[in-house]
Amino acid sequence: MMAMEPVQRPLLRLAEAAPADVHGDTPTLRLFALLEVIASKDQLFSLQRLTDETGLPKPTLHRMLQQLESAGLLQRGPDGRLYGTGARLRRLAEKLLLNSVHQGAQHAVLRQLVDEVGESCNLTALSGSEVVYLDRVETAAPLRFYLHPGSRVPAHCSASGKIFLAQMTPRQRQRLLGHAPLQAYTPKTIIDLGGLEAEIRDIKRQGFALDNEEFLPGLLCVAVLVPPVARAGRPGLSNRCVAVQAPIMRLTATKALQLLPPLQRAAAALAAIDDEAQP
Amino acid sequence: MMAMEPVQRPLLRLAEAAPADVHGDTPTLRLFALLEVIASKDQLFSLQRLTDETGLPKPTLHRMLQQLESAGLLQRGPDGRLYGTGARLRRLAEKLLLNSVHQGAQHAVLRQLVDEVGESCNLTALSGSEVVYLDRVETAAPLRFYLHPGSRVPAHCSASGKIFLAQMTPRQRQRLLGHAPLQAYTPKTIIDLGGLEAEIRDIKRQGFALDNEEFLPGLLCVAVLVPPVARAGRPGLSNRCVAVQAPIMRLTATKALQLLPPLQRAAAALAAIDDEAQP
DNA sequence: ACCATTTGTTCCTATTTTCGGAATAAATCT
DNA sequence: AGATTTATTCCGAAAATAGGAACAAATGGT
Repeated sequence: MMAMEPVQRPLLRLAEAAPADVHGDTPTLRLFALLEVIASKDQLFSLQRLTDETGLPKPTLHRMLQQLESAGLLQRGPDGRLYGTGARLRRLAEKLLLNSVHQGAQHAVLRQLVDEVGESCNLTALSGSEVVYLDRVETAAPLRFYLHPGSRVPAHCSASGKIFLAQMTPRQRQRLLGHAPLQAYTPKTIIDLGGLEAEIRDIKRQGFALDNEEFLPGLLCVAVLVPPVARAGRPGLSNRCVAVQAPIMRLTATKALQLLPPLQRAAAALAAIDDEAQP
Repeated sequence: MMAMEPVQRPLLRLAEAAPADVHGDTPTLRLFALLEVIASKDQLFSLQRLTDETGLPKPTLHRMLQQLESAGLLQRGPDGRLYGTGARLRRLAEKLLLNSVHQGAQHAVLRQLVDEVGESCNLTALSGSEVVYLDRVETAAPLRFYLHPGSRVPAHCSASGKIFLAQMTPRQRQRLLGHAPLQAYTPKTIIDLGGLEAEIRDIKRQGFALDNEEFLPGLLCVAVLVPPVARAGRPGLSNRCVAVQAPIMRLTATKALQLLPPLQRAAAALAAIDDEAQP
């Protein structure tokens, strides 16, 4: 379940012994992490079981559950001891899914792309010097890298990240990357700023970026930009990428190039969705 | 510093002047109230719009949204200004619905329905442009389609999906389906948007939807909506369906119509279950 | 191009909340 | 009944929130 998590937060995260990671940076987020644990249960659960699974102190957990219960988000079973999801929470979940029309359209494009190319695809954005996975659709193939939405990857060693960097001026790149040395995740990671600049020139010329095992051994990735919305004449930078991602066993660099047309089509479709999102 | 008023916080939630009541008794709960406002939106929204709707001070709201965004629960649109729901939140919502089904009396209603009609039945919800099977009870008949809870089916070629679509405005449907071509799973799949609109008109008039081999050859399915809880006069949309499903060998379209009364009874029973948990 | 207006973001500290160890109560087992 | 496990209450220290006010950025109008 929580077995292999390749890299989630390389820096500023203490190694925790907690069985399930329920450690947000703020009480609120911690509470959502708790809800995620709860949501994965298909049976009523006891306070004790949750403390075991999350590693949180019992009084803390007790308070959280009580709070959620008194708000109608959780509900206690007939015996008064076990907890389950409350009607209010389920209703919230329903409304959420029903109304995420816009995001649903994005997801559909991604799904369509996965159907076409047969490999896992994802939608990413740049946040600081890291790339965030906004959404992801997995291939059906049994061998695959599981990287879930919300996880982060350094910009300098991911296809999406490099293509974001390629949009910037050298100054901006310098400011973003110049402070800490580029970390090497694999032997192929580019850790030399000069080398990265050269790579970026290629990317600009080609219009797509490759990550050939620069972040995870055995993982190859191709990314293209979602064209930016033409907002009042200003060109503007794009902050989203679509990317295909697969084990090198199935996807070599040359084969990856053949996936560019569908990728670009998906990118265009995503841009079209963004266009109509203004209320 | 000074002596405080002994009673500061009313025990009961009082009617507030704020346009939408976002006043929990604790920061956490206030945040859920905010999420409920957000969940009812089918478009991206701006900070300003939310402050208008909730009456919360702008810096406060800004902090909340920022927090949710950095956790991947919300995500910002491509222009970097508008917010929408994030993949992590949608995933949480799905897991929640999926796993909280067995807990309640809902499963029992479904089993009862299967006893009455003699065919496999399921409970579904819309997630994006796909229908998710929340729960399912199989018939005892040896010949059957096995579709387990958690599996997904495109909206445009399933009975449940089409009835969800029928609730939306044409604009919403367009947004949801307009960006990727409708995929044909069988010769009977409706892949033409115009044809789908016509079908949807029929569904609206009749109050139920049929899937006659549009997704899997040989599979017929009838679905009705679980009526939404009539919350303060406002009708509101539903995000749950009950459906019967059988091989055409045993269930023809005409025979399927005879199953509508028990289906509708089950739907009403399911609606009643969630009703009994409100103040 | 300019200024007016609206909208988004940052600052900051008084006020609330949370945190969680230790003690206590209730339930369950032997 | 006594032993053990599980749930709940207490409470001071530590952390997070709240939101007015100032500031910055984007947008609109002329």
